[in-house]
Amino acid sequence: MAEQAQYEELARQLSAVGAVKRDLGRILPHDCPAGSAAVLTLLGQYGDMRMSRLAELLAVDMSVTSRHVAHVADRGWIERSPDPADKRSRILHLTAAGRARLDELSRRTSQLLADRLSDWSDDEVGLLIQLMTRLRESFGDCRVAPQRPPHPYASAAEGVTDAHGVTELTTRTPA
Amino acid sequence: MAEQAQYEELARQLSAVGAVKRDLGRILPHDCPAGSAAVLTLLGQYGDMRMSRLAELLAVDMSVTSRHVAHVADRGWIERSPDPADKRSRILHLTAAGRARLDELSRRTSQLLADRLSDWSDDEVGLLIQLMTRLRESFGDCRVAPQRPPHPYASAAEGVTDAHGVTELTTRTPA
DNA sequence: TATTGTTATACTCTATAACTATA
DNA sequence: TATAGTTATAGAGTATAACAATA
Repeated sequence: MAEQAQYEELARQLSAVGAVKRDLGRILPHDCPAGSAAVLTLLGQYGDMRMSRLAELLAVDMSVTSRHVAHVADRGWIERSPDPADKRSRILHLTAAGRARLDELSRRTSQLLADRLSDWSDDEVGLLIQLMTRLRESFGDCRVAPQRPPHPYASAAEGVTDAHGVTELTTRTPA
Repeated sequence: MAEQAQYEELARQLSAVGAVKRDLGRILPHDCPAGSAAVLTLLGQYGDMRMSRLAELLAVDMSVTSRHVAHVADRGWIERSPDPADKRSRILHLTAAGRARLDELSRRTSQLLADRLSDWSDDEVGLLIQLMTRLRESFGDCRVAPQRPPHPYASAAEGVTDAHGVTELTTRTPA
């Protein structure tokens, strides 16, 4: 349990980290804004998934996800296939072009971070990653929730856990 | 020097921390969005300053700063006095109402963080703050640059260091 | 001429609400 | 009825460019 002053300081740091994010955003290709990059990154990391799952991973409303997905689909970076198990759903997966785009993004981002963080040790970077992961976990972010063995497009959901191994969370943003 | 995979993971964490920031944003009063809160917080932390200095601290373009400042000034939370040393400049300072607003913001934010981070130790929170501070420093954020003893509204600037003890940086966003 | 600050404009991201198609 | 996804609309944040006032 930390002190009040520490919480205020942490809030300031969270506000200020936006400047770092904007720096990273400035090196993105003009046709691939941050929202598109996030979609490609998550599909590359977790593999094919439905819209609702992606919305959970992005931690934004489904309507926002739909827009981002439409953008990358329009550019041929992903495909939206019908889900045979549920005709309302669509399965998203990276195309070869999308994979190439993602590789390019990763290259640019890593290069910038390698430049800016040249005096950081491997352990220091790892520690920051670990603490940020735990921070998101403490805020209930599903991206860091325990993952069950992947069963993509599994047959039936049981109880409160859906077919993709993720405890059901709303994809509509809380008021 | 860290590995490529670590940089990619750090980039993902930076992208994902937006969800935490949005959670914090949801508890702000309706008439005090995040931009206004940042202005109040920085004025509370650093004291009176000019627009250009605030733009540096916010790490956003001066035009953005101008809008945020106008918002909080319209609500009487800050005052903009003419700078006797430079008639182009304006000195910003918190009013009593602004101080009260800031106290309210701090209270709400700390309360949410205390709730979410109830199982974090003081040292863990401190470590995260420390690493995030260094991250911003590595990206050249002036907020974490060494501060010289405060000489508000000092007479003359010398060399490339301005009257407020901060090495001159552009307040126009880099292309 | 250069700098401080303001304003107009445009773009991205996000949320709410209404809608459809399906379950 | 409830859920998956789309679209329209609105609001916040930011950047660029043009501008006025002053240095």
